Amino acid sequence: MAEETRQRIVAATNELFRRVGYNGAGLAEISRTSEATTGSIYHFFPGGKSELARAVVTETGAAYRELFELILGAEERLADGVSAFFDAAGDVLETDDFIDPCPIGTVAREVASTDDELRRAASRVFNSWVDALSQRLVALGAAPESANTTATTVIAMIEGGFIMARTHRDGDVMRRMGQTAALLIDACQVAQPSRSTKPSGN
Amino acid sequence: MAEETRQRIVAATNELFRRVGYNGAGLAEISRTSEATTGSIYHFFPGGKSELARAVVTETGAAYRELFELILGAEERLADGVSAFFDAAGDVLETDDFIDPCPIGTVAREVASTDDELRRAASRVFNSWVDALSQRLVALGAAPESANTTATTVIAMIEGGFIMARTHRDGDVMRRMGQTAALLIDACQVAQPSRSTKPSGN
DNA sequence: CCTTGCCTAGAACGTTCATTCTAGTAGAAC
DNA sequence: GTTCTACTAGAATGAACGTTCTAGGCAAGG
Repeated sequence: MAEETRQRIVAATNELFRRVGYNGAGLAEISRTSEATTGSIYHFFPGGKSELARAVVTETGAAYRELFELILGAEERLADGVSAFFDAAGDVLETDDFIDPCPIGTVAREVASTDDELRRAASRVFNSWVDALSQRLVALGAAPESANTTATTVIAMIEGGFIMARTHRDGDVMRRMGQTAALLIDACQVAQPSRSTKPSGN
Repeated sequence: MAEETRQRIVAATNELFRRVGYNGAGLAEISRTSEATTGSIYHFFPGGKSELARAVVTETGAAYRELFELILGAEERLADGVSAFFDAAGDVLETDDFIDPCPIGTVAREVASTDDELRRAASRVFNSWVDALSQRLVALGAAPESANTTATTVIAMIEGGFIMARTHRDGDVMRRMGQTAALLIDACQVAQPSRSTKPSGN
C-alpha cells in the first residue's frame, strides 16, 4: 500500500514532467494528481523535488531500456527493430496528443546547469541506452568505437526527434527518421565486417 | 538607445533560457542581468514573458540559420560543412561550460503543450533550418523528399546532440555525431543522382 | 513654455512555489 | 493493552513568480 503510494507519486511526476518539464511541474499539482499529501511526498523523497526527479529519471530510464530491448528483439534485422521503435514513438505521440514521450531529455536539458546529481542520473540513463544498442551492433560485427558512435547518434535522433515531432505536432517526423536510423544501423555493420563474434547469418 | 535596451532584454533572456529553460528563468533575473526595469520589459513586450520568449526564439532562430549557412558555405563538400558545424558546436559547449548552445529546443520542448503561439514560432524556426540544408541537398541532386528527411534528421541530431553532450559534459559527443551526419549527407546525394539541377561536378 | 509621445522606474498585488512542521492514524511486535 | 515504526494529513512559512499600475524623465514639435 505504501509502495503503491510511492509509485503513484513517481508516475504523476513523470507525466507532469512530460507535459511541462521540471520547473513547470509544481509539487502541489503532483500532490493533487497522485492523491498523495505533501507529507507523503517528503516521506518517500526526503531530498524533495530533486530526489523525486532523480527517481523518475532513473526508473523511467530503466523502463525505457526494457521497452527498447523488447522492440529491438522482436525483429529479425536490427535495422528493422530500430525503425520499429521510431514508428512506435510516432504512434505514441499522436495517441497522447503530442505529450512528450520521455521526461528524461526535457529534465536533463533544463537542469544540467543547476542540479549536478540529477544531471548525472540522466547521464547514466543515456549511457545505458547507448550500451543496449551498441552491444547489439558489436555482436553483429561492428567495431566497438563505430558501434558506440552510431548508437549515440540514434539515441540523439530519438531525443531530437521528440522535440521536433512535438513542436510540429507531426508523428511522421519520427517515422521518417526511423528510415534514416535504419540506414545508419546497416552502414555501421557493413563498415567493419571483419571480426564478427557471432555468426548470426544475415 | 531604446532599441538597444530591447536587444539587451532579448540577449539576457536568451542566455537565461539556455541556462535554466523557460520556466526556470524569472523576469526579475532577466531585469537584473539586462539592466532593464520591469516597466521596460513590458513596454517592449506587452504580451509579457510569452511574447518575449517568442522574440527570443524567432530572432535566435534567424541568427542560427545565418550561422548555419555560413559554416556550410565555407567548405567545398556539403558533408564537410555539416561536420564542421558539429565540431564548432562541440567547441562552443566546452568553452561555455556546457551551457546549452540553443534556447529554442529547450523552450519548445518545455512549452509545446501549454503555449501554442510559442510552439508555432519554434516550429517555423526548425522548418527554416531544415529548408536551408534541404535546399543545398536538392541543388546537389538529391530527391526533394529524401533531402527533407535527411535534413530533418540532421537538425534532430543537433538538438539531440545538445542534450546528450550537455548531460554528459562531453563535447566529443557532438564531434563524433558530426562524422555520422556527414555520412548521411553523402548517402542522400548518392541515393538519387538522377536529375541534378546544377552540374556541380563531383 | 507647454504639450505629446516614448521610455524608464520600481512599488504593489495576488498567486504559487518548495519546504518545514506538528499532529495524527494504522498496524505489527511483544 | 501498550509501544514503536511507518505513513498520512494539511496548515504555516517565507521567498519568488508574472503582471499591473502610477509616476516621472526626456526629447522633439509647436
